[in-house]
Amino acid sequence: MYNVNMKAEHLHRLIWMSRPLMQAAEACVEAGLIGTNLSVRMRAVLEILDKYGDQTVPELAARLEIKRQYVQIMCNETLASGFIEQRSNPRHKRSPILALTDRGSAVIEEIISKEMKLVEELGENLSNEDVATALAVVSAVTDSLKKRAGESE
Amino acid sequence: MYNVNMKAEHLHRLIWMSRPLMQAAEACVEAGLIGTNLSVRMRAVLEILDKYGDQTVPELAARLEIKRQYVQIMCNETLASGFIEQRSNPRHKRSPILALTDRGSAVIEEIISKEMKLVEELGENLSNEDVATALAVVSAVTDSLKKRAGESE
DNA sequence: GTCAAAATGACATGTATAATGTCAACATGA
DNA sequence: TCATGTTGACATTATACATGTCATTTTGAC
Repeated sequence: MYNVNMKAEHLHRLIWMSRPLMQAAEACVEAGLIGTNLSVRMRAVLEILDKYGDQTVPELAARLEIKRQYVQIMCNETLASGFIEQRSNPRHKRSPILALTDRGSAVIEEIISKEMKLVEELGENLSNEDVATALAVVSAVTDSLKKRAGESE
Repeated sequence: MYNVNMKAEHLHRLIWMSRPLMQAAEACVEAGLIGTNLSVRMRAVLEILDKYGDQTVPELAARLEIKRQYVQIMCNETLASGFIEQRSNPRHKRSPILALTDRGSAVIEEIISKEMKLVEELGENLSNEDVATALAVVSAVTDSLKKRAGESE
């Protein structure tokens, strides 16, 4: 039927827009980081710490959905740059809690607010409902795809 | 203002859904390739050839927006597996035209049709208009982001 | 037709992001 | 205390590209 194929085609295009969208978004983030001495992955560490509070490397890894061994590297880098620091962990002596330093806190909050302003500007030509609809559709599609991919492993 | 922030927040979430969406989509493609002796990048070569017809490596590279040197590798792999073959190019003796073999043609068309069926299933719970809206929003956001990132380079 | 410039394939090397594997130190709980 | 789990550190591998260079061949301007 005409409408069915049209819908599938739109959906197909929507799914494969995800890559250009991601690349464009990442390029913007990267551009916003120039002059801060931050890398994209250091920014990711700071963002989680700012959003969810102080935590250990394994906790960060779980939230980022990246293997802890790699997150460890990201965090060591960030530690070396002085944006975060280690605090002793009462719950585990070998796993210090990572916390933002004043400098790290200031840097990440400035970056996030700059990014948020950019997002607001992006939304200027879009209606509230359309954005909400888009988010709902993309979320639903992502969930379905995740379920599919999960089944066959 | 309430609505403004809400919209920005939704938009922010929408933008950063792109990564999970992409990963889920790629995982599905990969899962669908099991048993075909095809890799994801070989599939990409076959798809372009099937969609846009026989062409040379540099033409493929332009369409994939990947550097020709890497596309060359992808194509050589695909050639070695017998899914495509070289035909002499009347326009350029050193640049053979790549064409699907019967086997390659059969394989890619089966895969594409399987994938399309999956997309149609994904769309079952979504309305025509919502999908169209989502595509329009995502396209608009991607374009804006691309423009931003482009400016600062 | 000649000759410089562009296109092409082949190859080598570099980079970013991440997964995987392993080990030893330490912590925890039965 | 002893088995088991957690953590950090380190090494290796994989993927997906980009970049650079070279020789050949083709093309286009004259």
